[in-house]
Amino acid sequence: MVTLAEVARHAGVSASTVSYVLSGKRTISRPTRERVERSIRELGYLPNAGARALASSRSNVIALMMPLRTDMYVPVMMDIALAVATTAREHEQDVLLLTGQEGPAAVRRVVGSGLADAMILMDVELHDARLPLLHESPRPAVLIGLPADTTGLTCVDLDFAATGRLCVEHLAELGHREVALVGEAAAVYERHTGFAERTIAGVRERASELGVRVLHRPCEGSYEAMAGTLSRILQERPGTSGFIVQNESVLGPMLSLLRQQGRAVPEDASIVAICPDEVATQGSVALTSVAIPAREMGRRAVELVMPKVEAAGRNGNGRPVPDRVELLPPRLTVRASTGPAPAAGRP
Amino acid sequence: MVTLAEVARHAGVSASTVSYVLSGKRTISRPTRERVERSIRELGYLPNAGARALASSRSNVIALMMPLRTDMYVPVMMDIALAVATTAREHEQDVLLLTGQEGPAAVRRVVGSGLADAMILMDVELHDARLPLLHESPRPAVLIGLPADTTGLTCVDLDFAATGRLCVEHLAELGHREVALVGEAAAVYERHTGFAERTIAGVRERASELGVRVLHRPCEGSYEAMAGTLSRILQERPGTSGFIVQNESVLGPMLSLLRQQGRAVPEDASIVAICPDEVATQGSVALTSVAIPAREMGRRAVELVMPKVEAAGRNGNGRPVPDRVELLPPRLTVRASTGPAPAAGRP
DNA sequence: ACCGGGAATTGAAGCGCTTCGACAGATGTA
DNA sequence: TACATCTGTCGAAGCGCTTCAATTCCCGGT
Repeated sequence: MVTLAEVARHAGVSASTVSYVLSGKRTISRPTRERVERSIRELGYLPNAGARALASSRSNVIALMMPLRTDMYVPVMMDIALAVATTAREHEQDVLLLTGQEGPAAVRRVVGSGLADAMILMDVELHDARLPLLHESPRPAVLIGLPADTTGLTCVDLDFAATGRLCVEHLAELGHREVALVGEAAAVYERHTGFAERTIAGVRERASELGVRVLHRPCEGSYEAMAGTLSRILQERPGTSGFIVQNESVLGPMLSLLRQQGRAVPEDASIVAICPDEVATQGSVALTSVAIPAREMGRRAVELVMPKVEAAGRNGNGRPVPDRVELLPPRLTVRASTGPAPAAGRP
Repeated sequence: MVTLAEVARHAGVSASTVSYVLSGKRTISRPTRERVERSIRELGYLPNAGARALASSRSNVIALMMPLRTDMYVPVMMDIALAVATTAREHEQDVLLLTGQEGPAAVRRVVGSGLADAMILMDVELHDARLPLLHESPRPAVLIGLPADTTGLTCVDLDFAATGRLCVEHLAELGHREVALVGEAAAVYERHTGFAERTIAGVRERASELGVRVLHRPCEGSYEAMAGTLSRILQERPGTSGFIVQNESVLGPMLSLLRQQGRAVPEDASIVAICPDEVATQGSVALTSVAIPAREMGRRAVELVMPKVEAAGRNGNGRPVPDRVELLPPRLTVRASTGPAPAAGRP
């Protein structure tokens, strides 16, 4: 492997000069800079990551902690991860992939060893076990998702409460008075994952303001589960004409089931999905939906964490970047799955 | 941050002794070892990754290069990635996430900078642009997927040719004489992704041996695309009674469509899917399928690469670990979507 | 002709760890 | 008793880079 010293010799300058050419932290005269750059190119020099990390106490790596479980939103997780990786590269950072498996220990390990300069955590629970460590940690972190208490934390997420409200509003405007929220798998609620609970809260809040009745039912991601959930909903509330579906994997089954039962979409039943746009448009009916801005979330997470890394990097003398919670506003796209409530459903 | 030297002082030994306790590369007497371990615990010492990498020229990081595109098998990719991460941790390694975005340059960068000790590449094309670099590279690599020429490469993949054969065999045994292969999106074939082409080859080969007629049609991942593909297949070959489906995202639409057209599964049409088991079991009909062993692939990739890393690490004096191509044998699980061919389809 | 000051460059001191050779002391061998 | 062997520990060199303080050089001002 070519080293800095070899480049310096080849270019006829000192090692520090090469270093400054690379980092741009000091002015280097044009001719010298060009000579050094030429040597770098000719020798195919690449700086050694370990040495750089040791000398500068910056690894230029961001750790991304993903959930190991795959009971929800797999494509969303994937999109977030890829967006994080892509955006990180735009900031000359690499991404270290951690799984939830190791839990808080992973945070400690990565932070303590200087393997990464910062962390991005996904799948945050309301009372996440990793939070105490983050508070003590000297390294910046950004959460994708919202815990119960966000003081001292920087977070990005879709505004799921607003999302819930928006869905209800849309249905209410169309005249629906009885709405069912088909939620995530029960396990998701049992873990107290914030987004699921915030969605319910938003739905309930706006519904009560608008005089809409709401029934919330969790639902596993299979055809049978959906069949059961649907029949139970309709049994309990036969007048239900609007559905808000948060578990993307039952959208297909749901459409099949409604069709089988002779309920036309949107004539007899309207559906608003909370899912990525690709999912909304690839079924037999293009679904009215609130998009989950996965890429945006991944991107913002990196963009929020970078200034903190840089502030911490200047031997801590850059004053700290303030924490903030960034809730992305939901956007509802009307497609073919929502329409006026059937006459029977009206007063 | 606590350093090795501080641990040494605290334990009343030299730095090298602490280092040897940590690595186990020299014998340390029991009392000394315990004293050091205690100091490590009490001080909460974590070795600095950069310093370690610099001194040992081992980063204990494996780079995983994922495709950026998401036009196929997203959950499979995700499972592979998570399995890689999990298995890597069992070997005390971390995983660096790279996207296909940067292409071959990423390989160069990571390998050249010593950021990672080894690479695992996913989504390998038949004539992958990254291969030449791998051949020159001093660092070991494992491919998940098969390029056209595997000399000097270590690869893991499902044996898709055997998978194709197995699907045909199963349908042929049930008496089906006309079979359609519903393939991946056209773009996948245009990229010359090995697995898709190998599946076709396997299907064709066994079909011709068994006197089964095969029609292969690519299919995008949407309901409309599936509708079009299905009607074209049935128009061209009205006698088609068996379907092999490789694009997992059209399985739902396909079942809906067949039902709509009054074709019962499996009475009128049999379906063999090539997809993860979770997908096969969560639709309205449990599908006979060949599983894509995503986790296994991720796990094996790590297990194949580790010995190479270790051999390379012993300052290259461990003799090189031989390359090998590991094709995982397909397993077909019979579920509810395949049955005897309808009478009309028989001689 | 002299000096102050900025611009460009360099030397040297680490960053925290691994590892090699050396060494003291205990143990075995003749 | 003298010598070779092991075992357990240590000192010091060095991995490749960053960065600070110091140095050189050149310029304009007086």
